[in-house]
Parts: sequence; C-alpha cells; structure tokens
Amino acid sequence: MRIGELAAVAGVTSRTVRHYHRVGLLPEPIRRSNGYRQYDLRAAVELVRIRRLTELGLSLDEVADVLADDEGRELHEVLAALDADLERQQESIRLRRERLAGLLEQARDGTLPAEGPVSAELAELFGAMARTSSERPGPEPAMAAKERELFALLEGSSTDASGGWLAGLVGSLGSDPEALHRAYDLYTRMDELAGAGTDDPRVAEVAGAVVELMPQDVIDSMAGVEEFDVDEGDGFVGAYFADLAPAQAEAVRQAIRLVQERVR
Amino acid sequence: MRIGELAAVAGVTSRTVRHYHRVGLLPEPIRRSNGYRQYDLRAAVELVRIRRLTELGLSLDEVADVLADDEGRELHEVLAALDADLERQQESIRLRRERLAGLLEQARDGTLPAEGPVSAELAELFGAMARTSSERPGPEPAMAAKERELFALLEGSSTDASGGWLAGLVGSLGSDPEALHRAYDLYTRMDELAGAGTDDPRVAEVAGAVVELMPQDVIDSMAGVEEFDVDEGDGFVGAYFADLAPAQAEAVRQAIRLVQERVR
DNA sequence: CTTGACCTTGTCGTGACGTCAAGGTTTCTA
DNA sequence: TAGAAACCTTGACGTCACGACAAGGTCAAG
Repeated sequence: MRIGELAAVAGVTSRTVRHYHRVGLLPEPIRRSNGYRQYDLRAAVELVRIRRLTELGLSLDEVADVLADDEGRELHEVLAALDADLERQQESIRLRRERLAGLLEQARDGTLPAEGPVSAELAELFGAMARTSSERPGPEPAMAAKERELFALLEGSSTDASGGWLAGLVGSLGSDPEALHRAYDLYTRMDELAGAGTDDPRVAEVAGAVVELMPQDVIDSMAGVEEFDVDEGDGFVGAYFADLAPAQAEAVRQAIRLVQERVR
Repeated sequence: MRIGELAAVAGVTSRTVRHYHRVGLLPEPIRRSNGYRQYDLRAAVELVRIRRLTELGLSLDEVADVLADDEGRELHEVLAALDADLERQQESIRLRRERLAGLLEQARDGTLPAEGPVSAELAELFGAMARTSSERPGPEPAMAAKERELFALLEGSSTDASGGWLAGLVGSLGSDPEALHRAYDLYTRMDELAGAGTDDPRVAEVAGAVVELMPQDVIDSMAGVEEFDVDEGDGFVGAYFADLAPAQAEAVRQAIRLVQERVR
C-alpha cells in the first residue's frame, strides 16, 4: 500500500499519517525505489488502532503511552481519566448553556442591556432604570449610565465588592420603583455638580442624600469598607474618581466617608 | 491603573491584556513617562465586557464582532449560534462517554481485548475465541490471532467491508460455540499450510471448508464481492495476502472465488 | 505528449494565551 | 542607603493536531 490508500483505509488523510511518523507514533515504513513509502498490513492495523483511540478523545501522547505500555492496566486508567475529564467538560458546557439560555431569553424580551451580558438580577435593575428614565422628563442623567457601567464592571470583576453589598443594593433598587425615582433625583443632582467646585455646598448635600438612600441592611453588609482608602491616587479607585468631575468625585468621597463612620 | 491591577480587576493575567492589545481587541492606552501603560476606568469596563463574552465561549474574533457592531442584533445571533455549537459539543461528548462506558465495563470484566477498544460485538467474539482456545489442547493457532487483527482493522476502517457481512459473520461466530470450534479446526489447518506449496492438495480442501462454514445469510449479504479482485497486487488486498504464507494466501483466494461463484 | 492523480520534503498558520529571557522601574524593608 | 521583591517593558518560542501551500518528482491512462 502507498500512503494514500493506507490513510483511506483508516479514514484519515495522508498528512495525518506523516504527522504520526514525525511524532514517532507510527514507525516509518520501508521506501520503494522512487522514494514512496510502502506499507504492509501491520501498519494498517496499527493506524486503525491509533485512530480508534484518538477518536475517543485521547491526545497523541496518551495514545503513545497506551500503545507503549504492556496494555491491560494503563489503558483502563487512561480511559477512566478521560471519562472524568469529559464529565467535567459536560458540566462546564451545561453551566454555560444555562447562562446562555438566560441571556437568550433576555434577548427575546428585548431586555438584553447594551452593557453586555450580565446577570439576571442586574439585567432586571437595568430594565427598571430604563422604565424609570422614560417616566421622567428630559434625557437620562449621565450619572445613571456611569452607575450602570460601574455595576456591570464590579459584578464581573473579582474585587471583594461583588461579595455582598452590591447584590443587596442591586436587589433593593431593582425591586423598589420609588427608591429608583429618588436615585434618579440624585443622579440629576450629581449631573449638576459637573462644573461646580469641590467646595460647593451642594457637594455635601448630595453626599448626605446618597447615604440616606441606602437601606440599613446594605450598609450593614459593607463591613470592611473602613479599609477603603478614598484618597488612593493611582489604582483602580483613583481611576474611578478620575472618571468623574472634581465635585462629583468629592461628593462620592464624602458619601463613602459617611458610610465608614456609620459602620464604625 | 497599571496593567497588573487592571488585569486583577478583570480576573485575567497581564499577558492576556497585552494579547488583547496586539489583536486589537482593546486599544493601547497612554503611557507614563517610564513606558508603563496607564489605564482608566473605561479600559476596565471594556476588559470586563470582553471577559464576560469569552467566558461564555466566544472566540476573540466573535467578541470583536459583537463589540464592533451596533450591538442588539449581532449579539443575539452570535449567542444563538454559540448555543447551537455547544449543543453539538454536548451531543458529541455524550456519545463518546457512551462508548467509554462500554469500554470501561469491558475493562472491569477483564474482557477488554489487547487489540484495543473495539465494538461490544467484536469484544464478545474475541472473548468467545479466548474461551474456545482454552478448551482445546495446544497453543492458539497463529491464524486465529491474524483473523482477530483483520476483524479489528476492518471494523475500524471505512471500507465497504464493514457494511454488512462483517457484522453478520461476527454475530454468527460469536453466538455459536460449535461453529467457533469448527473455525478453530480451520485455523489449525491453515497454520499447517504455512510451509506448503500453493499446489498442495490441502489448499483446495481448506478453501472449500472455509466456505462451508459460512452461513448462507452471510454469503447472501456479500453481494458486490464479485468486483473484488483477489489478484490485485499492490494495494490493501495485496498487503493482506503478503501477510500470509503463499499456500495460505492461495487458500483464501480460492475461498473468495468460491464465494464469488456462489453469489453469482 | 499531456493531463491528472499520486507522491516527496519543508514551512507557515491555527487560538489564546503560558513561559521564559533580558532587561528597566518602583517600592518595601533591613 | 542598599538591596531585594515586585512590578513593568519587548520579543520570541511553545502549545496541539494537523490543514494548506509551495515546488517539485512519479506514474498510468487517454
């Protein structure tokens, strides 16, 4: 047999057979005078055996191990390990499809937020925010959009923030239309701080109102907030404040300090 | 933020962020005077968005498409396509695990043949052959082992042989201990032909006995065997005959010719 | 004599990064 | 104040199982 026929018998390509030669999985056969490889039946038997193992999902290295060893025990172990691995893959795919199903449903409802695929709870809140905004006159405050981005970011990030209080805040805002209206009032007042100085009297007013809006249980769940350094200049926190106008940043800083005092 | 902190926020490595820069998925940020990349909040938002999509299983190209397009429809399509793909993967893994379960059971029974993982039917036949061999005096005929290799090869190959008659032959031999004993008589007689000439009178005798052993329905299922050229020198068939002693090959050739006449 | 179907070796590409290497910078600690 | 630890930079190679291509040589049929 020449390489093409051998490959056809085993249901692979010639390239695959040559690859097996290079990695030492299949021995190079003798050559005819013209340089063509000349295979015997033994080669076909070996190749089919290799193919059956790879079709199960074994890597070429694993196949080499199985074929090298005095088979009987090694094969069983490898198969068991492979099965365990496939089980993990199944589970991982199942979870992803579960998430996907939720997102696809949101897409059908038209409630899939532009911020990207987020959790169902966050999508619920974003939907409520869209409804709230449409019930109020004028365009949506820019601060509301920023808040959505921040929430989406925190939820997908591995900071401790996502631990507990974020979920609580999202839940209470998402389920309480009146609270959302009050939040939108605050977003509007925040927007108005855009051009103000950090010593503007409205800064402290807004900071106080923000804390007033937070339910007690959310504040309780923020234990550990005391270690939060609002004056950190360089890192993630600094980048967050740099994203705001000076007076807005100052208002947020003051609000956080108020929460820190409350928790203490 | 520097790259390490950005990466930590999103739960990826710095290398991943740099990779996204190179493929254009995330824009290169400004540099500090020392050459370090300096990220703002916007970058974190984008990176987390990218990560959420990749975690669902989208490729970086698909993520780029989703982020580039005026999102809302594209995303839905990509997610639906992804879900369909995951479903296919699930099915494929399910099938492989099903095969694996059979093999693992064989391994527990100790009936996993050394020829490698084969179908349950073939494993059954090989087990029956092992039992038959142990019931008879002397070592197993070499021809029996060759036949096993050939069956394993044909079953895993994409030749038309595996179409119908092989399964019939395997089934009838595997379920009929007496037939297997007759087959072992023939294997022994085949072995005895190893050093004989092609004109030995035993050649024709064995060929006739082989055909006698084949059930009529198996012969019936071999329609098309007429086109089989037993004198083909070079290909798979030639390699098969080359694997046998001359008189053995001649006996097989004559047996095939007898079947061809029967079918006609 | 050409056409087409084979064969040869060698090299690059795939996807999403991991892992050095060989340096420069910043920050913490003794 | 020195040095170590922990950052950062670019660049290049490795992963895995081949597919695709290049640039040829070989062989049988029309």
